[in-house]
Amino acid sequence: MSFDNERQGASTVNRRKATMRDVAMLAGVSVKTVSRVVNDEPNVSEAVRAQVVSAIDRLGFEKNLMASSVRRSDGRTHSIGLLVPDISNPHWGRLTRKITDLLQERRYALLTGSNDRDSEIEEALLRAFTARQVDGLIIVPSVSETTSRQRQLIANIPTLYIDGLPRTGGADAVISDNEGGIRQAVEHLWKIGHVDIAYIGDEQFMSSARERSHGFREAMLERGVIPRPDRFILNIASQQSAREAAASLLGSDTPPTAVICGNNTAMLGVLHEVHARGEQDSVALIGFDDHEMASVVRPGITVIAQDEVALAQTIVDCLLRRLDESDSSHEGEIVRIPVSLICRGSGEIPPRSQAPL
Amino acid sequence: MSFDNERQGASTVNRRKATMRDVAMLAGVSVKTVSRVVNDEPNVSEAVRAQVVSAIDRLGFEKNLMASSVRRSDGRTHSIGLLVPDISNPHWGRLTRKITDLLQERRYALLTGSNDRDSEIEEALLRAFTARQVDGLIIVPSVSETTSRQRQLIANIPTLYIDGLPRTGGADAVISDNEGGIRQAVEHLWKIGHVDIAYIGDEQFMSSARERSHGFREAMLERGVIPRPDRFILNIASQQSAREAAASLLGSDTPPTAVICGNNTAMLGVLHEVHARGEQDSVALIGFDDHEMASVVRPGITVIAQDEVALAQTIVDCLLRRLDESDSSHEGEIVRIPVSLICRGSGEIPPRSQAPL
DNA sequence: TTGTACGCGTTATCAT
DNA sequence: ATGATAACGCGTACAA
Repeated sequence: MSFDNERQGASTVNRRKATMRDVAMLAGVSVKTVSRVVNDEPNVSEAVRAQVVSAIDRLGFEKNLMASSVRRSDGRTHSIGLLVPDISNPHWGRLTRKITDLLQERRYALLTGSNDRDSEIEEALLRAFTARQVDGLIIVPSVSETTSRQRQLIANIPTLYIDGLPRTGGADAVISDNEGGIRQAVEHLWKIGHVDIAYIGDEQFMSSARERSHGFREAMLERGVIPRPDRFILNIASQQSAREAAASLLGSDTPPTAVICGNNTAMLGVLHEVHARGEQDSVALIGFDDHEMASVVRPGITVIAQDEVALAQTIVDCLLRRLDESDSSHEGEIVRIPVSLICRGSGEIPPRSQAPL
Repeated sequence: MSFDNERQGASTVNRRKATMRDVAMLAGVSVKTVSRVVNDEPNVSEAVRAQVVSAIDRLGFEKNLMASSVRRSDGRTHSIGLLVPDISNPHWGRLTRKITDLLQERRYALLTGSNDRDSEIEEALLRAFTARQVDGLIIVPSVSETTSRQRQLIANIPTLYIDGLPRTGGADAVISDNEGGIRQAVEHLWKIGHVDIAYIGDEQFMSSARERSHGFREAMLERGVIPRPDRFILNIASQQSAREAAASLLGSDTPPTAVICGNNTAMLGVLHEVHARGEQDSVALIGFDDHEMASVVRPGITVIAQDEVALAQTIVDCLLRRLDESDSSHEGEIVRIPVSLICRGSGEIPPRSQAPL
């Protein structure tokens, strides 16, 4: 016959996590006292505190934040949900990195997801976040909140919108100066003689894309140019379609002398086509969002760069400030972060001398 | 005078989240029955189920996964922690994206963090994950588990190592065929006549970096070449230092005819220097890890590409399989994922014809 | 098939 | 300053 209970628990295996009760027993105090020490509450004598701290160390105790959340009156988990279009896009990757780091300093953990501009994926992710009781949300509103369902999901959660305007009133938003950036780009090209400038922009359901295309249109109109439809290409969502748009532009009898791209994906598509045609030194190009390789290619790529450090800092500040507020009678605040033009060559190519008719 | 209590609660604001109790009351059943419906347990009549589902819908009820975790015998939260060196590095960004998507399909949420190869940050992140009761961990072991403290932290959590060998026995790992990849690169260059090949590799405390540099050394030795120290540059951790190493290589009297880079950061640094010197068509270059712009620059960059789709799929499969196992008497399993050489031009540049002395 | 009683690890309340 | 007790929202065990 064999022993019904094999020797277990003798080694370090199978040792369940220590709880406040374990700590309390070892330290010879009540659970509440342990709780006080763990949460840095007052009214604990130094002697007892030391005793408890020692027990915590010996047992390797760690507070179960989930149990804490269940009991707390505010239900806080010290977790934040971050929802971006695509974390593998360099811009969102860098921003995510900076936001995580800043939140980590304040002991917040980050739940992340990419919605891929798909409403169903987005709803599933929001559901995953809310079911885990996140304290706050950072959302890029692409297709979000089109349904009342989604609005209801996050109704009671402090939400900060980034890169786009909230559809709901009363919410905060941190957004780059999209219109100003494109205006800078147009002005930059205009100064060196470009008149026939094309714009390739993203899907217009995103407010950031609308602001950028609007900036282009306005800047051109102010200079007396009414952008022709074939110079104002919108709703380009992939690198491939951007490349096709560029091919059509550059392959025409009267190609534009400069192209402005509304995001980094479009820029890559256009760049690909420009280099394939060997026209990298004859057509001016300005992209939106910086890129690791922007200074490696020849010529270097001139871009309108978002200030990712300022964005991340502002995003975290705004969200945490909102979390600290008890009242929700707060007016939605929209913070604009300036962008900057980084000149590397591709945007400084002069227009081809136009032979008079 | 104004009303002390403004109208509130009349609209959707201020309505706390519905609990199972609320659902139970509305449906006229017990809490346990609601629990059964929510968790798809058997033994609920269709009529009652429909009644409960309707109540859930009306109240917008969502299960509190944290409370669930506290009560469950296995403590599961359906959350996974992912720890990579730097999520803003394109390789890790893409891998994170794919892992998130696959886990999301199985209703798992992902907590993410970048350790930046810093042991303290890593410990803080592990602490953040374990305090939130993650069911499993996916870790890139750079400096991890150097302390017994860290080992203890994750002692009872199913952990899958990626990109590097676990220091602990019994753990699973999913790793690219690093050595084979570099061997392929050497063979590729050798075939077109390169003999003087340099290697620029990452910090050697990472097993993946060691495997790559080992692959280079062995492949060269097998071909009768003992790599000179100035052709075998290791512990390059930044783009800048990679560029400096390249400058030193290419600026010498007898520059190598080909360079292999051990990761994409080093590749960017080398590429920068090569293009700045205008030698992009005279020195062969092969990178490790693919890059968005690898096909945009001229010549296109030949790379040893990791199979990120297979990696992500295998990682998720392995981890979930391990989570499903009740016993922990499992031998550590190491899965190798093949890599592939993608030829785009830079790796197909022949050696400069060497003038005989 | 359905419900009751209890407990998870923690915090809130009120006592001492 | 410290502790006893209840409660959070839910799952488990078992009774009905």
